Amino acid sequence: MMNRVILVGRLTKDPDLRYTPNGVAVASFTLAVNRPFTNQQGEREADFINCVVWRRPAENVANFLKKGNLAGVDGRVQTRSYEGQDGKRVYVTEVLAESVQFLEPKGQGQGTDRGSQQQPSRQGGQDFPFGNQNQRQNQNQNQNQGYTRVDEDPFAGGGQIDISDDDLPF
Amino acid sequence: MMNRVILVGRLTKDPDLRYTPNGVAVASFTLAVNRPFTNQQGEREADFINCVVWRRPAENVANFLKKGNLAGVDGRVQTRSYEGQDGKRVYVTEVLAESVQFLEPKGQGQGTDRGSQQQPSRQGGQDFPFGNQNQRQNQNQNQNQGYTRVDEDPFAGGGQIDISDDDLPF
Amino acid sequence: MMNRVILVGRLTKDPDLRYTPNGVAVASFTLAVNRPFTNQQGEREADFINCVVWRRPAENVANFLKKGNLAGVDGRVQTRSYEGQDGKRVYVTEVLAESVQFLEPKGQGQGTDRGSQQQPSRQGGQDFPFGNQNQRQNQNQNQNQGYTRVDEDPFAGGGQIDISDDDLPF
Amino acid sequence: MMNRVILVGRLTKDPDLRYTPNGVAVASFTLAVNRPFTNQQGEREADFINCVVWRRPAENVANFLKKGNLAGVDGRVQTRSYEGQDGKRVYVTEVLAESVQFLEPKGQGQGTDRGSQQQPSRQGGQDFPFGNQNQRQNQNQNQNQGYTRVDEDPFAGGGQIDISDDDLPF
DNA sequence: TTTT
DNA sequence: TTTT
Repeated sequence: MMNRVILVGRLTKDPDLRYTPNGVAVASFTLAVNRPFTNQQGEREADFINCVVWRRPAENVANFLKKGNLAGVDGRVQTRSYEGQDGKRVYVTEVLAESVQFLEPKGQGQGTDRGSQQQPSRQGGQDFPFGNQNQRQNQNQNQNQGYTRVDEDPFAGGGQIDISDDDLPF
Repeated sequence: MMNRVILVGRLTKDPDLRYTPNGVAVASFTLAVNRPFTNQQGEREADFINCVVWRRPAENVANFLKKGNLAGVDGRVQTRSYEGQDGKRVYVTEVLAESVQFLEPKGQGQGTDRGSQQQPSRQGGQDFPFGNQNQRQNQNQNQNQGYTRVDEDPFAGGGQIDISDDDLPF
Repeated sequence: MMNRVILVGRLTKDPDLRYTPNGVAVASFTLAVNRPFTNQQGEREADFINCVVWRRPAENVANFLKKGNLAGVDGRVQTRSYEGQDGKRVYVTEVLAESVQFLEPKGQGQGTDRGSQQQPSRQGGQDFPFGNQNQRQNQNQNQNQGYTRVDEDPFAGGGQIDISDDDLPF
Repeated sequence: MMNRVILVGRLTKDPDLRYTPNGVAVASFTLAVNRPFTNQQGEREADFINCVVWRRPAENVANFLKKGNLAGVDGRVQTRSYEGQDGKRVYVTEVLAESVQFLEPKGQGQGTDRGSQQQPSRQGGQDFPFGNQNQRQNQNQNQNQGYTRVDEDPFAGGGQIDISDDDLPF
């Protein structure tokens, strides 16, 4: 059983950061990835791929990626389902990002080249691009007082209870 | 812009083979890929990932893969949308398989280890596991008299015009 | 910066398990991966790709994979260099396996389908295929009394100090 | 059998473009890919991964990528061997790039975002970023009068007959 | 609507 | 509901 996805594309919007009831950060965003060929009308199309990222990388994504930025994702394809507004089951296929790379050049915007890894190095390796990460985490704790609960589909918009702590991938 | 997916999992059903109005083969199947971790209830879950494959590999898949067989897919994540039965747009994320590997051991069932590539080798390399491929192609032409037109979502079942020749990825 | 490799192939030999001076397990093995096309003589060739895996998955690999077994690797390409026997620098490119999948069917040999992950699930998820893992780890501790030090190229055979604890990737 | 590599990194030098005796273009270059973790001294290391690309994308690489440029590679791990200068066999592991993405922003340098694909689209899709590709190919034919023969290791420098037409992957 |  |  193997499941690996790698994407490089541009954010269609600013990422959406939320918190589960337990205060765990989840960011969702859509990557527009241009196809390597043209269609029968000679136009270059794109795939619009929904991505989800959890915990600290979620906050990095929210802080450093903006609409139009080039980003890379290394992750897994994930499927889940939830009760739609009309009572029927909605099936979702999306990419669970395990790491997100910021590919926007340093100068332009607040992008960074260092990216963001789900799992920091054993030696306490620092993947947050700059500043004091503990301090940031405290800030986030505080933010959590007023977090947005993740109780609807981060992509579908209007909906129902969707991502909860049970969707935590690890 | 990069877009690459690799999956190894088991078919949840026999593959579904159809032909476009122009006689191009499309097979669709779902791969159950077990997750590498257990959920909060200690259960091992799976992702059920819809895959599509075109042309000759589609026919190989239909001929050699059965429900429960282990298969590998190398392809791209693809999104498309179609008009749902209730008139609203349905968004689909699936894997476009560029090659499919048959990972079931030779003896058991009609599996093969050689797999199936979208693009044959320049030297006329033979990727169809055995027999005469031209003969097979003729057979398929004949089959086309009674093909199933691809005018509904190969996964959703009931629906509307969905995959057509316009969805041909190359 | 992204670096991802996925391989499915067969072990050319039984894996080689060693321990660093600090008692960390490293297994190395070579995967023969058949090419998807034939060469100009119409023969199907293979790539012989050296892989390294650390810690518990290394022990799983050593215990469950044998020459000829089909296995999948998800990892990174890694380069390193060491002083050759003739005093000149030898450059090595190999695959650092982050997870190894056992794709041999259950019955035949001692293979398992569950595979082996570098990073167990947060909930204490169990990736060792059967038996008591703590017990196993104790056994390994004991084995360490007589471990093979990793002080030569695990692939080249004859050589010099090569992998040490400094090569530990995380 | 599956074999897939995806890399994003920076060229350590300008690419090296050569032609086989039959006039087929081959470019080789090395990608420095920073590791996502720091070593035991707290330093961030990189892997230096040799890549080879054939035919038209080889020429695109040579024309549009320069030392320090960010590029993405989608390809396969390939091993080969050749007779070393001292008569012994040298084993090489490298990445055969099937497509190369130019990730340097448009303005800065002559980079392009469109990248370079080994296999153009069925509809005669245009992957060369601008200008007339047929004209370019004619130019290359002319260039071939004075091509550099590929008869030594494109990475090792000093050596022996190495890449020939026989190494053409498809 | 899910596989072993 | 899409990016450059």
